[in-house]
Amino acid sequence: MANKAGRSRPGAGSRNGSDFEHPLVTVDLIIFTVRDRELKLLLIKRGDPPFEGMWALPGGFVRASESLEVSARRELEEETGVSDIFLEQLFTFGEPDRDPRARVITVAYFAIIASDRRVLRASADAADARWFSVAELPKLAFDHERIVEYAIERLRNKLEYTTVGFQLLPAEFTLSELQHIYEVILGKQLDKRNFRKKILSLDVIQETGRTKMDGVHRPARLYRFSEARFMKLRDKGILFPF
Amino acid sequence: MANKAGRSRPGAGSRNGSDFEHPLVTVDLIIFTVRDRELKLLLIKRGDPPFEGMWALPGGFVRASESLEVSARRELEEETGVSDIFLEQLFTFGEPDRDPRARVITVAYFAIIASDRRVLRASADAADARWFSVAELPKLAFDHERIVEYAIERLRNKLEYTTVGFQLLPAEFTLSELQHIYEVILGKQLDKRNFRKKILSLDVIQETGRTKMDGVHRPARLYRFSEARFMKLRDKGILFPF
DNA sequence: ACAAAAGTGTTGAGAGTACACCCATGC
DNA sequence: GCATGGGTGTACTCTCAACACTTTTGT
Repeated sequence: MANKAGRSRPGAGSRNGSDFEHPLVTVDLIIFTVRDRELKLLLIKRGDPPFEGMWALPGGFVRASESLEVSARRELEEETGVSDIFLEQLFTFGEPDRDPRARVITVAYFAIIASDRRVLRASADAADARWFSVAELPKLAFDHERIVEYAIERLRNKLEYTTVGFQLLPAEFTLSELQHIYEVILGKQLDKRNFRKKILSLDVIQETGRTKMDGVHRPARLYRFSEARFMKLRDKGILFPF
Repeated sequence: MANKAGRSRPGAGSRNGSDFEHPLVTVDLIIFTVRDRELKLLLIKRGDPPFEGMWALPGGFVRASESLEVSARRELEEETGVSDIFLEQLFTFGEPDRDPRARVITVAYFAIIASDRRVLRASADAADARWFSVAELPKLAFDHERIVEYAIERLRNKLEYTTVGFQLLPAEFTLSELQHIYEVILGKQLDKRNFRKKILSLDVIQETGRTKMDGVHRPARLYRFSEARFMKLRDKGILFPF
């Protein structure tokens, strides 16, 4: 009841009885990954009217004992089986009519799953959960299209001033792989020399000494994220993806 | 009930009955202004236990018919009498124990009031609503200190890549006044020549032709915000304060 | 030898930063 | 005439953008 009594002066508005009944509160998840050189997100097929058969964002109710983030992590784990990944609150959507059945306020979170992670555990059978390329999304239930749009915008912005891009890759990766992540999300080509120069100047990755034999061409050096160096940057206020 | 049915597979968790009862949902407001060369925000004194006599952020319940932003604007209007100002969603706080009396999830909004606006309408008598300098805040109720901390951080960030700073000033202002806003919020001194060069190069303000006779020294030129020019920048993706 | 991706430097333009003096006014 | 804040320019550094060829491997 934050701020209730301090503000409950009679006459300040019509606040009698049922006008501020308790709404339902959910968390919805925008779970991004990159596969087949495309930015994808996870959708589930709804089984209930009025959106039966439509695709929607995964999510669920916030339980009485859970913080919002804990609730989001639990849903994430239930959907994908992964839990130790990047997750950030995106925005809270609360138009009164966004769900035709009841007043539902939803706190949207966006998550990022590395491309080598195997997800979609047994509990989510293939029929009702699928990765969709953001370039070819189906019609979505509720106001989920708007939520997705906003999530993609945020992801693009964060890419430029944080290291979220690294979250989409395996622990060891090549610079070309990293560049492809950036190109896929930003939707444009980047200059290879400039990209490498910039990333290396950030001093957040280090060579592993190993290479990736990818087939028929020159093997690429493998790098890994350097936490120690990253912390330095964070203190300087440059990057803060966690 | 967004995402409920799609996710309500039995066995996905213990979701029986009262574990996800409806929480209460409020909006809380961080209302910034600059007065006496200091960044200030509006607090109200609570009249009810368990925080009786403590200062807290203004706010109140979201009504059944209101969107979150409408709700925030209504509270803002009730507190200050102003309505046509910058307002933006900040973050949603939902720790289960943030209010000792009940589960309350609060959507925080931050607002910016120009320094020449007269606020605090009659309904809020001086005894229970006051501006506090962010440098000397009292202990706050609930988790409001954390909320305020986050709001200040966001304000600082936005100052650097948007034109929020202009929102704190009257419609006509001098470059020195604008610079003081930046210095107060960023907490550091800026070089006068560089500041003017940068602001003028953004091409978002224009001279009014008038000057401000401030007393005992050279009169300063008055500028005003140039919406047309601003829109150009917005299209280029540089500034987006609205 | 050739196909395919990896890897590598330089140059020019623009932005940011540091820095010191004259100007217009009221008293 | 002096105190007070208003107003102005230049030089250096650093970052960003444009741009093309050689290297290493598998076949």
